[in-house]
This record gives sequence, structure tokens and C-alpha cells, in this order.
Amino acid sequence: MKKLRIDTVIRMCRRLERLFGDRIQSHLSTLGYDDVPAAAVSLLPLLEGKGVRPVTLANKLKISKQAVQQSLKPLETSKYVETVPDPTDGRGKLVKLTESGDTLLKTMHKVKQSVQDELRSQIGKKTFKKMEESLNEIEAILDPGIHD
Amino acid sequence: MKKLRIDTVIRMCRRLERLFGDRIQSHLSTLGYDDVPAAAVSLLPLLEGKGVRPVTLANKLKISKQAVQQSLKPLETSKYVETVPDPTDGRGKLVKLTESGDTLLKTMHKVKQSVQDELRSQIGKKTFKKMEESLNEIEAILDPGIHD
DNA sequence: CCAATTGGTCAATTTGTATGACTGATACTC
DNA sequence: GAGTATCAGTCATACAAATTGACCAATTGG
Repeated sequence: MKKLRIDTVIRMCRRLERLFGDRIQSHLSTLGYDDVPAAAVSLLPLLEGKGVRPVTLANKLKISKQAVQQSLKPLETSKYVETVPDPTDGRGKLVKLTESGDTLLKTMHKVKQSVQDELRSQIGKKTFKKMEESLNEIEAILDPGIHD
Repeated sequence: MKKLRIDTVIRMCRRLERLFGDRIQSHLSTLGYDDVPAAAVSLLPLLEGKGVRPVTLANKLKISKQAVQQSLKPLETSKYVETVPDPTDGRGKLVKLTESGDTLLKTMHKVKQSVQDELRSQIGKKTFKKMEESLNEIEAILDPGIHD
């Protein structure tokens, strides 16, 4: 019986996620950032601007607010993010980048770009683009609204 | 600053993996299989034939042998797989499907197919195919050899 | 034949996530 | 406006997947 292609899809999703994550982390670590959890790679870019509520992050990332809370904790400990009460809603709070968090984010952008270039040249421009495009399209279809 | 597309790639890899996994598990559970861990979805198909060594599984899945061991444990407890000493190597052992494991695998194939169809119609044939193809190509490039 | 490698195991730990139970704030409705 | 429902966040707990480190036993090969 032949290996189903869908098995490969599942396997590769798992692998690519880790491949990217690991490379980004190791680049960052080279630059002196040893305390950046993998989760930060997805989380931090969502924090640009004046502040976001945890629940918004949970919706965007499609994970529970508890999971967000936990991912946020080490970032707060390392002073990359800080939390202020939401002035417009007594229940809420706003998560914001600190100055060093902002620096980290900028560094991370560059690192991501170079990891992306690395991977792209490894697997070939064409295939890479196909993968990138398809996954972006899938997100657009699965999450039509912008969840704020 | 615009959201990098690569962020979406990472996010979607994580999500798709879980999306597939969750749906497969819930279909299986409907069919009475409540004791099939998500890991089995990738693991079981590799067990067809006369038996595989754990270390081979680890290489194919690109995870540690300890991780394999751990994924295997619940499957062994549920009697879907069994282990025999490798006759050709005193150190090794061979993991094999039991009869019920074989039945499960067959069911799983069908379930995967229907989940795949579900997803395909949800996100569109064209995009789905693009994703499928690109990930298959990437695997071929990243893992050129067949690791046995 | 002995050293290095390989296959497997045990134990502990990390990471990402979920559930459940709970508090406090806001919103809806009569 | 009081009462209930809903929503944001928190705490504790649990679980799955994977890792690392320390180790043993069998095999291989100079």
C-alpha cells in the first residue's frame, strides 16, 4: 500500500514549524538572545502598536487564553513585554512591547528574513513560493475576519 | 509594518497539523477508537510489513528514539502494536502491528481520506493541491534518502 | 580483543496546550 | 436600577510530545 500524501503533509507541517523555530532560535541565540521561547516568534509580531488584549491574541492564534498567558509569562519575566490595565475596560489589560521587546522584535524580523532566505535556497525558490502562497491562502480562507 | 508572510507559514503549519490531527481523532473516536493518540496517525502507517526497529521510526520521523518509545507505549498498552526481539540483531527489537492494529490502520486510512476530502472542499481544491504538492516536494528535497 | 558505535531504556524536564473552577467587570433586559 | 448572563483574566492541574542525560547491552571493526 502506498504512503498517503496526506501523511506527508501532516509530517511536514510538524517538521517545518520546528525547522523554522529552531533556526530562528539558534540565530537569535548567536546574537545574544538566549531567553526567547519559540512561542515568541509567533506572539511578538502581534504586539506592535499601542497594546493588545490577551484574549485578542488567543483568538488570532487560535489557542486558549490560558495558553497565551503562559507564553506571555517568560516574555514578561525577561522584560520584553509589559502589561497595563485597559483604560477602556476595567476587566481587560493590554500587553505591550517594552523598549527592549521592540528591539528584539526588530532583530527577529531580520533573523526571520535570513532564515527564510536560507530555507528558500535550500528547497528551491519555486517550491518555497508554492508553499508560502498556499499556506497564506489557506489562512485567508480559514480566518476570513480579522479578530480584534 | 506589514505582517510577514513567513509568520503565517509558521502559524499555519502549527494549525494545520492540529487541525488534521484533531479531526482524525474525533472521527476515530466516533468509530469507537478512543485510545488512539495523535502520534499514532504518523506512526502507525510506518509499521506495515514485517516489523520495524524503533530507531528506524525515529529516523523517518526525525524525532529522538525516546520520543518514539513514548509514542509507542500507549499503542502497546492498547495492544495495537507488539514488540519482538530482532532475530538478526541482539540489541534490536521489532515493532509490529497486531491484528487489531492492522484493523485500526485500515480504518485510519479511510478516516484520513475523508478528513482530507473535508478539508479540501473547505479550502478549495486548487489551494489544497498546491499545499499538498509543495509539502511533498519539500520532503523529497529535505529527506532525499529512505532511512531504513 | 578492546574501543567505539549502535539500539534501547529509565528518569527528569521543557514546552505548548487544554479543562475546570473561580473572581471581578461589564452588558443586557425587564 | 437590579439581576442575570457574558466576558476578561487567573490559578491550579493535567496531558501530550518531545528533549536531554545517564546508562546498559550487543555489535562492529581496526
